Amino acid sequence: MRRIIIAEDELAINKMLCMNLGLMGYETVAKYDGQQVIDWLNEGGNADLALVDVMMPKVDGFELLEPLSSHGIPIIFLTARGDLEAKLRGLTGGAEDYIVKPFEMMELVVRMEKVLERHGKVESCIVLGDVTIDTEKRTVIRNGTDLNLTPMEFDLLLLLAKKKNVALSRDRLLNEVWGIRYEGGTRTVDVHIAQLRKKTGLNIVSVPKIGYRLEVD
Amino acid sequence: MRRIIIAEDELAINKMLCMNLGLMGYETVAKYDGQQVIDWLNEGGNADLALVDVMMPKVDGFELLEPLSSHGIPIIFLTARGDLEAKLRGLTGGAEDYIVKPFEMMELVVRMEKVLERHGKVESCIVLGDVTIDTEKRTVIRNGTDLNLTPMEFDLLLLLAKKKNVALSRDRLLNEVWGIRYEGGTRTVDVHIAQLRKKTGLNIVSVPKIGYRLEVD
DNA sequence: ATCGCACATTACCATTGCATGATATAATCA
DNA sequence: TGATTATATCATGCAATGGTAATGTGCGAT
Repeated sequence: MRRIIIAEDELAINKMLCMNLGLMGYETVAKYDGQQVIDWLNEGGNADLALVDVMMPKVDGFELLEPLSSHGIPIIFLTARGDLEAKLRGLTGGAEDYIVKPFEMMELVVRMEKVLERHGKVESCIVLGDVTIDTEKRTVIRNGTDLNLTPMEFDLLLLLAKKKNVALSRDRLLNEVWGIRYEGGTRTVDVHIAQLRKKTGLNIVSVPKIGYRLEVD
Repeated sequence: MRRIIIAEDELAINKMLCMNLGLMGYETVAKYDGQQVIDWLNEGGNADLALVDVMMPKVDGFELLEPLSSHGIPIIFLTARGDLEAKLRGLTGGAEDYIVKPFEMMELVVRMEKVLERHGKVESCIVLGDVTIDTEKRTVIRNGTDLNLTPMEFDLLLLLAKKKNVALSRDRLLNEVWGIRYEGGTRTVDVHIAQLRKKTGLNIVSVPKIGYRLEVD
């Protein structure tokens, strides 16, 4: 889950942002002036992205450019309509983007996703105890060594991991991993599950008459 | 000097853009509808950035997303005020940015510079261990000597390098480097990968059933 | 025309992945 | 408990896959 810090002094807008982003699966941290952001950074606060109002009491948005950037947190500025100077100063100063108030929520989200993507903050690893699945590299690591899963094994594990602690029927597994309607017996799944158990040591529990479930935590 | 292609059917705006950008040291190519852009691409036209009006006769701006992207040309859309749908569709479809008409020239330039910077059209070296890729000179150096990669080898390595440590499928490679559809029977990619391995000594790992991954660090 | 180069395609081989069959073990229920 | 079914494990052969060398093709320069 991505954490977003919101620096905005207008209570209504701040609340609105928190609520909407919360609903969309982001974790939000609300701050109401620049000083609060600085303090929060000094206390070890961290985030994947900052939404920063330019006009704020005490410490304004521009003064957050440097501290946020040095913590590796990309910034999207919220500016008033027509404030060209603010846009220019923000963009040349290192902000990733800006958006003009009032803005559409959907547009903000699209821009946020773009920025997060650029900064490689999109989650590409699934961690299951001492086993880590890297979905980008398509590798599975345990104790620092590559488990060398075969393509089927990898896809199968990935599906189980995405739906961890949920029982998945053999048919479902066959459909999603093997793709099309698969005529062969469902025993094929069993064999691959056995391989996964041996290679990963994960607790893949069999659910009688149904299929399998990857048990974690 | 960076070349900008301008796709805009309103003659006045097109001229204004060409003139202003020309004064600021960009080389400009003016086109007045989407079809002209397609033709120009097919004739081998190239640019560092495209400014594209969404609303154009014959072929509209959205239809230029794919052809321009596959040529590695980033896009900034010019949209009418308040056309949210256009903004969203453009951004999610791969455009780098958009700007709302009427816009300030200075703001446009700042955004253009950001996009150019992101795309490494300014700074131009990618370092992978003892191998250095110079994207401007289109050369690859190891131990001070030029490896003399062929154009295709260079493009392939560049893509792998931009997405290092990410598994790239064969069809993706074919699409982005060759610009063609994967027909399933071709092993062209494999041959070029073999050449790259031999010439560069880089750790290009094969990801079974998927494609390849350039492993670095 | 000839040569050289970039690139595509093909063929061959070693290797690996995987479906299947046989058999063993565990679970379930009369 | 024994009968029956479901699951686990092992073993095997075929097919798919990727590496690589050889061959074919188009093109521009000499």
